[in-house]
Amino acid sequence: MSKIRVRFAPSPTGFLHIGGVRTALFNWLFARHSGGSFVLRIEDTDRDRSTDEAIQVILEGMKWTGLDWDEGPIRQTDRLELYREKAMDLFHRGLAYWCVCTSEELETRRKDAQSRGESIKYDGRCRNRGISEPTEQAALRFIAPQEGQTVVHDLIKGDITFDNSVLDDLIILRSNGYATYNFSVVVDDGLMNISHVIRGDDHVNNTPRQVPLFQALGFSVPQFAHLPMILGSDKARLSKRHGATSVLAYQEMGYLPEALVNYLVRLGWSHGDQEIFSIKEMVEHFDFKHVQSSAAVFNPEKLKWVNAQYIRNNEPQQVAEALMPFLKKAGYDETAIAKIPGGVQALIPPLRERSETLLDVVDGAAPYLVESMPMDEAAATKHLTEAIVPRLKEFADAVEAEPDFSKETLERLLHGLIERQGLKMGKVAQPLRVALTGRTVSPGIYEVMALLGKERTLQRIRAAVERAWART
RNA sequence: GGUCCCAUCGUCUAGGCUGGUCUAGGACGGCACCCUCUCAAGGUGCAGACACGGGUUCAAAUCCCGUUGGGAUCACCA
Repeated sequence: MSKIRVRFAPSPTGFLHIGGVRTALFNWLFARHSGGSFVLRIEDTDRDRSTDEAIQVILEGMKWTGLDWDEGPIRQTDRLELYREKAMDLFHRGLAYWCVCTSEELETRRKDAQSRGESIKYDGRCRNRGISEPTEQAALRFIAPQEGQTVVHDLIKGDITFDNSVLDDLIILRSNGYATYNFSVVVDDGLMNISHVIRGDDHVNNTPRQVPLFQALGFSVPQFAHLPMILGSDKARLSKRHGATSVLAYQEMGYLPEALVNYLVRLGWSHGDQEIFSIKEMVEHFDFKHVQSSAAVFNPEKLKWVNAQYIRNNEPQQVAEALMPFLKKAGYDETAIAKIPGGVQALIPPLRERSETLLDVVDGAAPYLVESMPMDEAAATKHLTEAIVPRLKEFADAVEAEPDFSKETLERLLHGLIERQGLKMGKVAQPLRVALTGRTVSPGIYEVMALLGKERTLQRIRAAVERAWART
């Protein structure tokens, strides 16, 4: 049994798509599971649409998601000469021929055939012309078998049988001398000894066209595994219309790479009822037997839930590290962060229970990172009433007089106040919350005070008291 | 239109290969209740699916055929 080698072969014509990441992930998982190699190949033979920038974005996306490759990135544009040689080799062996039909002619013939309700495949008119040295623009076509059947053994879908009569004599070298996709893929997969071609099932119909090419070129035919598509909520192929589809967009929205990967692995693959997988577990359990053969709808709500699981369960330090760039981006510098007793890490435990993304954490952290926070006017009017404000002042005085600022002490002081005044906890905690954070929603009131520190806690209560009195 | 693929709760899925243990399990989302200083988190519970029709069989979500529905693909794009 030869070594397992797989590849991910994106074309750099845009950003790295969610669907692409899932394909890359399954390749990566299979390679890691079986101790094989994962090759990254950039299919940039479409020189009009491929950009270096897009290549960088792909590499960045791969790095962010943690899908590391063993070989590459290999660019097809570095191998153009190779494809040409292989194509000419086929020609010299009589397995390919020059075709001088222009694309315009082909186009009109296709239309005619279609309007007559006939097959729109190439009619093969240049097949027997025996052009050995084309004097005009010519493309090289591969002589596809027309008899019998081609059976593709797919690890996910089982055997798929195609009648060879549907096969086209496909162009392997364009008239501009460059190889086409279907040809360069086969040459590369063959030369790179790819043992398993794992790709989206939009390639199923390409497979019977490629198999004879592998054979003609003298390569052994790899095994195939065609992954089901990822759909949008309307069951149409996932696209921009369905919201973000670029991986890096998810990074920006505050998703953790391990969460995205976890969500994606469950889109089309399962291991019993398990939902949350560490990378190690995924690698250990991954197999094609449990890959779904039907398409899956991308569900942003569940992705959020998975992300929340990781935010809540990762080490606080780890979450804090991931959070830092977001805080910087939101405009908080070291001095702002230094205001919090305990630093960034202290923010994580109280805030993460109420956050699904890192952006939520940043938002929740706002009141503790600034000198004076914006006040929700409606909340102030409702909660900072004349009746309660003296109680807040009383509480502040008590806190100030106490040298200790621990939760236990604060709890004792607040409960003392409540009992003396015959109040309910909610009657005091909510105004306190508004005074301290400017909002009606926050972590527990003692956690808020801990994040603020004694100094700012007193300051804010006093400011709120002043404000309320000034208003009357 | 040709060819190919697919079909379990709204969504992701378990089960299907090796029919009975499935009056179909889990998760997201929804709803209700509990907990509670707000919001969450957490806990408990509820609603919710084998596309349809034929077979095969003592027995079918599971096997076979057909229908319907969805998707992919038919380029000198990848």
